[in-house]
Amino acid sequence: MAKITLHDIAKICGVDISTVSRAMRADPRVKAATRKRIKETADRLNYRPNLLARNLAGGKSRTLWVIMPSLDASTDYRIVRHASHHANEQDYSLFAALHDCDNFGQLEGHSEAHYEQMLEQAAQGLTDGAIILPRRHVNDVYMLDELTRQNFPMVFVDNFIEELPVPVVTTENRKAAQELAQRCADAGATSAICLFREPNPVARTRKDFAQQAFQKNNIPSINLMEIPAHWNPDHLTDTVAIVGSSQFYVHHFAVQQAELLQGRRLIFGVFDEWTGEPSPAEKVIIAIQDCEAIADRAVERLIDIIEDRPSGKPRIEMVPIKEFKCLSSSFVPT
Amino acid sequence: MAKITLHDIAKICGVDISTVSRAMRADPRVKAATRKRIKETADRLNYRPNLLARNLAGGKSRTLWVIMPSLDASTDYRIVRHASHHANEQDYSLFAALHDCDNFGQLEGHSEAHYEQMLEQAAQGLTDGAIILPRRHVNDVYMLDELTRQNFPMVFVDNFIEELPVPVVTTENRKAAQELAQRCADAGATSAICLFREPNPVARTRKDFAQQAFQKNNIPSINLMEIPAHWNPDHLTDTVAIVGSSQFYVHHFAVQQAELLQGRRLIFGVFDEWTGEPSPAEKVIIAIQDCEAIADRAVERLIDIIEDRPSGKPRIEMVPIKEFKCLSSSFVPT
DNA sequence: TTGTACGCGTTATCAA
DNA sequence: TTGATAACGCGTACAA
Repeated sequence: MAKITLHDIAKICGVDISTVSRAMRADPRVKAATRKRIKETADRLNYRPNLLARNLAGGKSRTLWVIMPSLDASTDYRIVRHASHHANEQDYSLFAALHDCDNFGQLEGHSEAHYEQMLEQAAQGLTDGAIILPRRHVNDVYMLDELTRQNFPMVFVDNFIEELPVPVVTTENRKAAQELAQRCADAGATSAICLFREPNPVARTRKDFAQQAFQKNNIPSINLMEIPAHWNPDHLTDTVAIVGSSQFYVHHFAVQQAELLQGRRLIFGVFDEWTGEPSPAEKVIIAIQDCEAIADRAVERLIDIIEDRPSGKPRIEMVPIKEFKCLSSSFVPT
Repeated sequence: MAKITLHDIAKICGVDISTVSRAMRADPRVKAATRKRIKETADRLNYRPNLLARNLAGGKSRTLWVIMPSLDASTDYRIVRHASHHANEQDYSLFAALHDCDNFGQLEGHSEAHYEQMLEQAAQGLTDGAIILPRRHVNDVYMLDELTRQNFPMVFVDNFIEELPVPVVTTENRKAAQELAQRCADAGATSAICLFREPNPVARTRKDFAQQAFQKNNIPSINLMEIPAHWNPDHLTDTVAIVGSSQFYVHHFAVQQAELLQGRRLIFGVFDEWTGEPSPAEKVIIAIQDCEAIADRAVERLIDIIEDRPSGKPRIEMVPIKEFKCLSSSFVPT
């Protein structure tokens, strides 16, 4: 049994195809009796409208994409999740397209092609617009400037690319980084290591403002990803703060430098989440971004562009941090 | 500047639209000179084929979906990631559609509708087939049996629904659970708590075979999610294994029961991943599922169905565990 | 090697 | 209230 079309139903009901089309979409100008008859046979035959055809005729797909490198950070997932909900509320469907092309700068040609193909497809009518989470370890200008030139509806989320005139929704990273550092200071840290080295504007902002806050508290801080050869451990005091953008970086660094850090009191400061016990830190301070708000704003902004509504908002929209959490161990050390 | 179509190019080059169509797809039966001329003007005008139209004409979209409740488990993400790659290699594009509708059985009507709508759309031509990760806390039969009746191409991954005649790709959970328990025993556990209570066939299998392995080692075990009121802690020995499907369950349980577990040696056994330090456990044993293989097989299976190729495989395809890892602390307790 | 003509399944604009 | 017809943009037999 092949696919049922409007044509089939029209033939069976002895009416024109256009009448069926109207009946299916509850157009008021079709007699109640005929509508009922049509709906019933449609039901009986298990008719499903062909969205490809509908979209082609209408010139729109009412579909949004989130194009992103990966989903291993919880923020990424939470953004997709809320964006999906919010899109649905406005009768759009949202899909996540992963290109897996941000492995710390080590691109395989394969993924790169994958990414390019996605952007191509986006511009070819499969979606009305896209939320873009740019790569964090590579500058995406060359990938994306063609789309911007075509005026393809896009919004950057979380991270962004300064060179492109595309709207951005992100966190108020200056205040967030300041407060994260301040809370580490308040918790007793007397020296600090920052791990903000990714080549993107968000990491740079966080680094600058975290270090500024540490400085205000007379806490010596350095920004690095690994200990340099000529490192002098005297810079570290007995209570050291380690702050970074994610648990991954901070935990990884701590494990690498276990020997150096052993015996000192540690305070970790991270963004978004900490899974498991705070160990080896005494406490972990977590700046939780407001992914719900970010996602909602991004979707609204994108739909405004698609539907050609002017939004009087600034190009870069900043969302305050949702909350700070402090995690201590539930277990007394034995 | 509106969208460029084949029509525009044809008019400019003074040829028929069908010639342009052929030239664009490198059809050999078009003179090199004309092809070059056409390609050049296409380039110059920044022509992009309209995929909606192409798909409608062809009756296929060469698009796959992964329909899933969420992405917070690392397996989910790894599956999407590899499935996406593997689909690309066969010239399909893959998208993740999240319905966020598996919150421990507490469904909001909102999400439920979201989910239903996705399945609708899948059946309406937007995709050629779907990889389904069924909900783990709710039986999905009523959602999915209509699609199966329509012979919509689907494959279940990881989890599945016994009642539906849909191909399944999952882990060899019997052996995996047995070995996980065995390794906990080898590590010195003398009593055990299992946390496999989700209403799905995978959790049930894991429970049965983990408990069986404990029993073989004369280790008393119980299966629960929370301590019952009349619980007798004497069942617990000084070294207790806690095994479950994810870090979330195991860590959550341990924190809840910190008082009870305090002072005992703990060994955790989980599937897929453990983030952060093993604390409060002495060691964590991790059964890592082979998501790459699972994803690849699922994609192949799905494409076989779509392209109507018979695959002589059993309905339920089981993939062995990738590896077992054992995690101990990098830090000496102070 | 190129052009003609029709189909894909819908929607929309007329006219009846 | 309904029907005829032309888009939507592309693919493809078939004819030239």
